Amino acid sequence: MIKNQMRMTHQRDIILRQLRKSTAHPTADELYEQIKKKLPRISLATVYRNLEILSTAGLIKKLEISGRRKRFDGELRRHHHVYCLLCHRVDNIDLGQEENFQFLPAKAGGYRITGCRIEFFGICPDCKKKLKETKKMGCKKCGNETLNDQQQQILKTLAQSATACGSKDIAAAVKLEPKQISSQLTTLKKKGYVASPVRCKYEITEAGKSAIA
Amino acid sequence: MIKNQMRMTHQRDIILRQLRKSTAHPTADELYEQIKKKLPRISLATVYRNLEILSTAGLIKKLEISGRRKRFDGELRRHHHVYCLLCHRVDNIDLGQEENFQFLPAKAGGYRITGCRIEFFGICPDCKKKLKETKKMGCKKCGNETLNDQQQQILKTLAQSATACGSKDIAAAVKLEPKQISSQLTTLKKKGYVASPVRCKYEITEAGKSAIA
DNA sequence: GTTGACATGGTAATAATTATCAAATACAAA
DNA sequence: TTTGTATTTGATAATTATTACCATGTCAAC
Repeated sequence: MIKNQMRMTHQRDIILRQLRKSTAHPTADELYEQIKKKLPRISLATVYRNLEILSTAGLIKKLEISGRRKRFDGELRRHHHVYCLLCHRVDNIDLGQEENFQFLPAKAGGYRITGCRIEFFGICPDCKKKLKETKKMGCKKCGNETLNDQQQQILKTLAQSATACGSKDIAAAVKLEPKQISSQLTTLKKKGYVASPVRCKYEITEAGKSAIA
Repeated sequence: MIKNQMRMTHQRDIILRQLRKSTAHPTADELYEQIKKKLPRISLATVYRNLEILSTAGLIKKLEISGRRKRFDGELRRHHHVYCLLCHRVDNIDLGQEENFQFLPAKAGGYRITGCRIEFFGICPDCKKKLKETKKMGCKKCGNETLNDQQQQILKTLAQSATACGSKDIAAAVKLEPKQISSQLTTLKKKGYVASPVRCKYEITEAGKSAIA
């Protein structure tokens, strides 16, 4: 809508193009990782700043989707989203015949309503597949002792490290959300497979080594 | 649903009761402020921890509402929300005849859908009123130079302070969101009414003093 | 009474985002 | 084309919201 007083710098242009290219609704950080390939010297702050400016200017949309991270969308036409409860990806969704249905509340409690968001959540195809595989693998008797993919990856990473690792170090090697890593580390610690010699630092135990042997 | 292995401690009980008492969908921090009046020694960590445990146990609901802060709800029956874009409050909303309408997408893109959330947004009654008052006050000619309520409050606070203040100091005196305070400080700085001698510290200028005189 | 699992308070750590500032850049006017 | 200046950038510090950690406390079962 309003493009006043906004210079179209090279960085800003690349960010806009990259966002329009896919329907993946990336976070600022994800977009930064993609754009670094083309502009290795770009700063994360520049990505954040421009996403804010572009959305204020109405050239992109800021999504207020489940989860604590902001996501952005290059598609301006009205549409809605599905959110995967397991891997946190966000996809577009087709509402079919309801698409043009103007949804309005009976009583708005005095609010001036300016918009409405319909958001579905569930489990995406990839995570469905992974769940199935996990079920296949786990035997019924020792199910609780079986390590999942993520846990095995983390243990293998720790096994290769000479010193105790922070969750950031592990995140660099294992492509997972930091939060998931922490949660898995806690589980592994309870099972006795990793130890935490210092706060927020983790290392593999002998039991852990034998678990991935 | 599952209350296994959860002790109903005094703190936990108070948190649950306090949450069930209102329909204000408080954040952990807001709830902490309320509960401190009854249990002055309670820790913020305890509030966070118990909200997590209570929602896992199914005794309360964690809301994934617009905004970066988690909100909690003591009402377990299915209902939807309105979110004020200006003051960020969240209220319940009545969907009327659509209440029992099971909303399902035509194509779920392979997702297994487990739920759907309908969220309205707009401007709450209080903010509508404030907007009206602001419009009344501002004269058309000098509109840009008029300071709004928030800005005046902030300037008065700074005028009373002997040293440069951080936004936290101001937040303690002026009951506003820290984000709004920073934003207003930036505006005030641009207008020359406040100066920033050190990063993140602000003090009133001579121009600022005359503006509130 | 002792034991052990769960809880608490206080605080450090973390993740995501925003603010700050010197240096670089875009762009309009000369 | 040059120049002046407001905007923008990259680097980094700060901030906010939340979670992790740990020593200490509580309570129920043996």
